Amino acid sequence: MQVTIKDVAKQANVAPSTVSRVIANSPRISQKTKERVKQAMEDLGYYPNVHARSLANRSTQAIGLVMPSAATKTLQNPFFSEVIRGISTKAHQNGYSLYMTTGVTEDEVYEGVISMVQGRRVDGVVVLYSRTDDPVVRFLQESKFPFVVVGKPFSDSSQVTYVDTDNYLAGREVTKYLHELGHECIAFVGGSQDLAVTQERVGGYKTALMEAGIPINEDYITSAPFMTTGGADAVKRLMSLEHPPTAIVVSDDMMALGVMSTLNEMGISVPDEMSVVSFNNLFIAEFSSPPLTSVEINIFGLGFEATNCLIEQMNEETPPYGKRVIVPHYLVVRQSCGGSGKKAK
Amino acid sequence: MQVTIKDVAKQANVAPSTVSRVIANSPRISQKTKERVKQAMEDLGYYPNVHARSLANRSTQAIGLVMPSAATKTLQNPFFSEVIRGISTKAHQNGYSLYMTTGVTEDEVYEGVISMVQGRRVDGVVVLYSRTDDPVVRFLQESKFPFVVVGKPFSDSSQVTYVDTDNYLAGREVTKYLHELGHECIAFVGGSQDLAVTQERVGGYKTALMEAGIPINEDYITSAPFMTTGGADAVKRLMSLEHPPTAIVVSDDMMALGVMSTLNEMGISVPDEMSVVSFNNLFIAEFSSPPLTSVEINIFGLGFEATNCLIEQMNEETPPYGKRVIVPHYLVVRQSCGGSGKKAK
DNA sequence: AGAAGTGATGCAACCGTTTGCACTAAAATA
DNA sequence: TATTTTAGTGCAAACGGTTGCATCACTTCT
Repeated sequence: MQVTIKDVAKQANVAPSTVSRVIANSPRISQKTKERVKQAMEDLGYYPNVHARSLANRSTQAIGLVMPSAATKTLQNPFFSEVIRGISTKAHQNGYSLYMTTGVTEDEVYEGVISMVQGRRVDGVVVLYSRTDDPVVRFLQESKFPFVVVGKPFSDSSQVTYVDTDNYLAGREVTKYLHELGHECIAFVGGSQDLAVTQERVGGYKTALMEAGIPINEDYITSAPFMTTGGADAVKRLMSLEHPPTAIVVSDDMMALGVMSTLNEMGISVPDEMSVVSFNNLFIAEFSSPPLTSVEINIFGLGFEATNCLIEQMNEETPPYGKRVIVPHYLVVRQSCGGSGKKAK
Repeated sequence: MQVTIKDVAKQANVAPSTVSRVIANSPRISQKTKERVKQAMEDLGYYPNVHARSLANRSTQAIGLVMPSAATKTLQNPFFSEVIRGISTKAHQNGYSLYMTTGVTEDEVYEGVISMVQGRRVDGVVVLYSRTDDPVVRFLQESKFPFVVVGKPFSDSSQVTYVDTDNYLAGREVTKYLHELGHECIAFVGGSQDLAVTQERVGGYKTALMEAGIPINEDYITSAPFMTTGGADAVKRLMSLEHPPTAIVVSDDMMALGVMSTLNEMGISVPDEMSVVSFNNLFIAEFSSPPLTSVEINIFGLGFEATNCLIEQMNEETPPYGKRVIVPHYLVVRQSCGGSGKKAK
């Protein structure tokens, strides 16, 4: 059977409570005893039973991760590996470990979160997506459980702690960048409309156009769930317009790959005949042909900061306040954007 | 405070033990009582405390995931999202949840696994990489803890349960495929040498060459840790040979992207001047330019099957036996392989 | 010398479940 | 009718820790 605290106590000739205090490094135990107990732990290969500890403590040293439902193939986006890497780095630094529930449907995910929270399996939760009026977020809020959202939560964002990129600004900047290269006919290809990120980026895009005095052409704005067609439909539709665009802002690198692949099929050369700029700067951006100009949003940092906020929140007994962290971004210029689009005018 | 089993018991006018038996759906409780207790649970919003349960039970309903250390950027490979999706699907189906430890260094990972296992935090472990003489695997083996490896564990593979692709066969098949297209000068670009998968694939590659009566040219066989240069070095070296190859077998789609990008920079056209075939068939394979011919290895299935084996193993009290599951693969032909390399002869 | 203070440790209750066993009342048997 | 079964519940002891409080052996002060 397992080595328990009692075995250690016996071995070191002390009471179990003393061993417990040694583990907690209580100042009330003399140095000598500490040494002796530690030696005993070593000798017996003792590891504390986490469940017993959590039970007595009312604290698990674990953070829950809520992923989007596995049904949407969103999960395949390397974005997630990278946020998780950020989360796990910070978590590990502070002695927390990670706990995941997943589910195929949204209901399953929701149930998973509930039993994770109510079952006291975790001390706090990181929500890895942000959707309009999400039941998970609502539940967490109502039960006053510590949680942080990566990305901007839609409803009541003032009450929710979240870390995000300034997607509005980023959208505006890339559009401005294209305009400065000489483009006037700039299209936007985004992901699912009910994701906050899409709406923000498209918002920035529109603002930049307005600032440049370019009228907004709704035909230029498309959105499609990725992974089904990879944006192929969007591209085909854009190119069949009377005045096809000369540049495209794509909401995600993965999607940009699909877009470029479709353009390639159609015999349209990037960057000569079409400029493409996108977001996230996944490592594939560097290795695509041509390498993608993309906005580095520091996904790792997003996860890291989120966890940081969460840990802060868990350690305060004040009710969760709506903190907001914006992680800086910058444009990484590669070779997917062409000089001037003027000729297309 | 939390709603406990005692509260439910009081509400339903029964003893806590009865409630517990209702949860476990014991046949010893009358239908009437069950109804009443269930109603009480509902009314109070009761969720069992997982830690108390695990403590009494000696079973957590959780599976541990061991990832490669975060230091190696391996994690960024979408491979992992996909295995995890497979694992979590199967796990969820059987009421298990997932638990992750990670660490930056290998030692941290090792420590994480130990405290996960010794601390009884999980019932079993899935190891998501396979390396020569890995301390984690050795530890799990020695402590007779249920575990499964995704990929072929190196040492003592007869004693270890694992699920894998037949990488040897796959390597042989793709090489044969290239040869049948007319290529004679076929190079191999692999990942880190101490990964089993690299060795197997290169083994198959060599066999196929021998079968075709083509002498093995060691200059054609290169390996480089990905992510540093993305295989750029390897390509440059190959192309500077006296007789550069006309086709390349690349050990991974990610790397193939890097290879193609470098070729593109060098002005070498794929598939016209160089054929590229790779493994894993990640979804980016479809969206690269040109779309990659790649071996579909069913990564999801790998994770799913691994979890299946693990759950089997956990439910038997027989000591873990070395079961071996091979998940079938097949070649997905796209547009990265050119007709005949004969002209290069 | 006796009182008060101090530092180190032990005792025992508690955290929320599970489960072997004892118990009761009703049904079946002799 | 007395006795054995049987079905349905409850009691209480684990599971392996934590922690408030009591205890005890010394110092230190008056």
